[in-house]
Amino acid sequence: MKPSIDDVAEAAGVSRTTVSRVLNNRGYISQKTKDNVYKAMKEINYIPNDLARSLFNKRTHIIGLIVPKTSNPFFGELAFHIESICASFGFKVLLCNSVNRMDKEEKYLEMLLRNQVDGVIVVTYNRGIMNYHRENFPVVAVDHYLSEKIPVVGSDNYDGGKQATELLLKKGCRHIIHINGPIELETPANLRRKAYEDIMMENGRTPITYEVSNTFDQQIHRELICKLFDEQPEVDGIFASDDLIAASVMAEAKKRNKVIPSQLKVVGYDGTETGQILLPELTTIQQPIDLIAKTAIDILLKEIEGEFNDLPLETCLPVTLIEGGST
Amino acid sequence: MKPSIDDVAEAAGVSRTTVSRVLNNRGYISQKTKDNVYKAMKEINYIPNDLARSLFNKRTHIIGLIVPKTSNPFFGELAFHIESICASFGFKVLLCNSVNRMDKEEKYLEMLLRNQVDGVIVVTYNRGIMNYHRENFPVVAVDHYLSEKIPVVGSDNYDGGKQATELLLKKGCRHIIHINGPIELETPANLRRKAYEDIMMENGRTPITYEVSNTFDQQIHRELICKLFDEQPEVDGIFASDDLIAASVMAEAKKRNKVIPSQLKVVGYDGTETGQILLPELTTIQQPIDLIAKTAIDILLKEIEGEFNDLPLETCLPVTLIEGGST
DNA sequence: CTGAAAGCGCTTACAG
DNA sequence: CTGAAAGCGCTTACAG
Repeated sequence: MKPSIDDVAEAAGVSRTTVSRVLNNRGYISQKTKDNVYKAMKEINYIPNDLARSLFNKRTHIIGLIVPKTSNPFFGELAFHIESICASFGFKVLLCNSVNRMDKEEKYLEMLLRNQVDGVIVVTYNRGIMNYHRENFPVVAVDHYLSEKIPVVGSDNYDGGKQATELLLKKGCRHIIHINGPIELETPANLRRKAYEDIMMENGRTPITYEVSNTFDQQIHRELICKLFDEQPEVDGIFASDDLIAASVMAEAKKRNKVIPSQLKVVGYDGTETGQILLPELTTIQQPIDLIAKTAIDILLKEIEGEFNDLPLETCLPVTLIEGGST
Repeated sequence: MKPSIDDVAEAAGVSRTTVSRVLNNRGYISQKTKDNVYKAMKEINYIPNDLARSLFNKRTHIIGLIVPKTSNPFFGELAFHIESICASFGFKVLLCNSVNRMDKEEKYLEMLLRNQVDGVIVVTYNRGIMNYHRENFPVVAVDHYLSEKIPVVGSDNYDGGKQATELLLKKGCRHIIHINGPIELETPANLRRKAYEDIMMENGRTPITYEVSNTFDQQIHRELICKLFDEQPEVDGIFASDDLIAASVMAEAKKRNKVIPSQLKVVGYDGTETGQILLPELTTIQQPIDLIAKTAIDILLKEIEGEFNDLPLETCLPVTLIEGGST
């Protein structure tokens, strides 16, 4: 059996209350007792049971993180930063990959509540998750509106879409097409599309957006891209709403012998570390993933401290245009 | 306050024992009582506290996962599969990013033990982690030897290295250089290097390996690659031990106006989904990440069930050569 | 078929 | 400065 606090108490010849005190460094204890207790803990190889502590304290110092999937470089990087920052605050992370499926999101959320997490950071596309939302349960959403009361942290999608579109225009593109996710999802990413449409109109062009599903099915993405090329023979600029799609666009363009950037210019979105290494030639709008993580955690920690007023309901972090050879 | 089992009992007019029974579906209970209890749970919006259950059961159904960082596509994908498969077995995952730092690995491991995880899957480069290892505590290592008793799951690194080297030879490369991690780390990945060296020798060539640190510092990788090109002007084939390094090699080659594949052929390693999408032209050795995850979990679950004998101490899963335009 | 009691491993008033 | 007692929210023998 694992040694318990009583075993330590016995070994040190004190009461379990005293052991608990030195463990938590609370109250007055003589140095001698302290030393004895520490020695006993070492000797019997004692490791405190955080389950029991949490049960009493009603604080687990665990947060739940729901992302679509960490294999996607954006979410993988976000998960990395969120976990790292949490660790620096003494918080732990229960990881959940929802694959954008609402049924999974709901199950995960219930699981997290059963495990008494102190809060949840959620990157999800489905509002259904709100069924479980309780008044004053700490939740922060990344890049997606969940409800009126849940703070959202994201980057300046409108500015990103604007910069991307303006760059393509500036570079002389005449037929610029946009690829984005389903518009029904109420995500700030819709602002990328909005910006694209606004800028196009301002410049007397007709905006055309192709919608890809959010199923992570590469085959479907490829088919959509083929359709785009087939239907839009004059296309000379594409602004894709993420780098993976942009990469697929570039691959398909190569197949069709369209030379990048002379015949076709491509701009992606996200600018992850991995994207920068694997596809440095792609021009992209970089999101400040570390800042998004930091901000989301700051807000979540405030909620956990019970501060539900004065929360910034929407935080918009700056994006950076990174020009590569694809434009 | 959150409703407890006693609140349910009161609402349903039964004892807390009975509520517990319907919750766990154990023992005989009349259908009528069951219905009453379920109704009461719905009414007061009851969510069982898994902390309390775990405290009693001495089982949390949580496993710890220590990876270097999920922002790396290989580990991000591994984390995704591990978490997904765990979820299908009713297990949850506490995520830890060690950034390959031994001090963090140790802290994380202690944290996991305090949280009473049922087991740990660890992808780490440091044997120090074994300081905390207790007899019969469930641990599985991925791709790295931790101790004689800890099962390791990985892919066939020797075969991967062999296939990569043989391909470059077959394609006519005369000066093939290998890039790998520090040899001190006792990882099965050393076998990639061993295979490269063996095949080179068999073919009367002199193997030359450049070692990169495992610090995730891109700048250091770039510098090493520059050094390689400077020192090895005749190089016409490079086998890199992961796809990110291979990508950096290709980028540097481009800068130096070395045409791929005619003047330089490059083979990477890992073959992640993300790599396939962002850099499909890279020839690579693909690891079966989903299978690695599945196998590691199978073994871990056996350990959790107390089966520590007859464990496969080393599992070697098959790799696949994926030929792209870089060779 | 159902309930009262003890206990999982902790912490914190309350006394002394 | 230290300890006995109660309790966090559950589950499981043990009785009936």
